[in-house]
Amino acid sequence: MPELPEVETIRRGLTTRIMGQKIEDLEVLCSKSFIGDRATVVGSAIKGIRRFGKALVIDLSEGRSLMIHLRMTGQLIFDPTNDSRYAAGHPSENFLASLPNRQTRVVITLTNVTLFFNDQRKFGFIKVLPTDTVLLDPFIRKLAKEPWSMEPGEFYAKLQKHNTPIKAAILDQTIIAGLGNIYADESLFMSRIHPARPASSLSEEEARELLESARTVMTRSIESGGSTMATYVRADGSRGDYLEKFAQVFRREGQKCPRCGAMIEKTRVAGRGTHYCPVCQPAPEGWKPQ
DNA sequence: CTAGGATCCTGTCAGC
DNA sequence: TGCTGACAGGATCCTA
Repeated sequence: MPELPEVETIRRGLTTRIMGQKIEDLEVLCSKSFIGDRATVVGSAIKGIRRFGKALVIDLSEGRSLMIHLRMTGQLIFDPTNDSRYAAGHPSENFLASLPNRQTRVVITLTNVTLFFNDQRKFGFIKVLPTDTVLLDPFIRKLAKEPWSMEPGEFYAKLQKHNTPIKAAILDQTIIAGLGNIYADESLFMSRIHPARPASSLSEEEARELLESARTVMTRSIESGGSTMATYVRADGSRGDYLEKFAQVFRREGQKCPRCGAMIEKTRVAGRGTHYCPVCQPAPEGWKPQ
């Protein structure tokens, strides 16, 4: 579920808290959630934390790395008994009340803190990789540039090649990296583009605006510490607040469009729940809501 | 090669 | 209350 801003928020939180610490133990509670041999990383020290789109890579001593992808419902949470900020401010939802809990898949005991990998749906994973092969991992190898490093002309050229709905195109991590369902809807709303428009139908100007919108919504989100969902918490357990502060259409169906006052609608595009303003984002010819 | 749908899995919620 | 189906902030696999 976390998209680029959430993963970046976690990366920053982890960097200040676990750099240099040693993995004293690593317990796998769900075999599906951990790929590789745990014994090859126990005893290693944490040397760096990188992010590739929505994937996190923790580089260790002894030439190994842990690649983490949270997918829909993954979380990385600090042990509240060892982290003062967590104990002080975390919300009292059940899923945070006690750790480990039913959804805890991997427990990593570090020198000064315990890190829990929780994941309700088990789509996420932690994978051991030799550090020198991280860039060869299929997901990372195919990943496109992130919005800040992609040129508008390059983005436009890519969109020209696809007839899929623009929403499907920007969710495709090999076209542009980092957007998920929230930021896709928000970016399309900001640039007034209907999510069902064929990607190839966007003008060069529209592609430029969409790229700019993606940068804007995700930058804002990172600055506010990621977004809030029932299953998402920051690295220290506190909550992000993007949705309350900034989301204009996501999960706001039936409410007024903040730009024109029309009723925001929810439909299905590319198999995903999709929120948009039917007035600000005119539908393509012949399109009907599902 | 592209495009769309099914699929992995658990949990929640709306509707009967 | 109990059941059932839809759906969920992701990505891959399979099919046509």
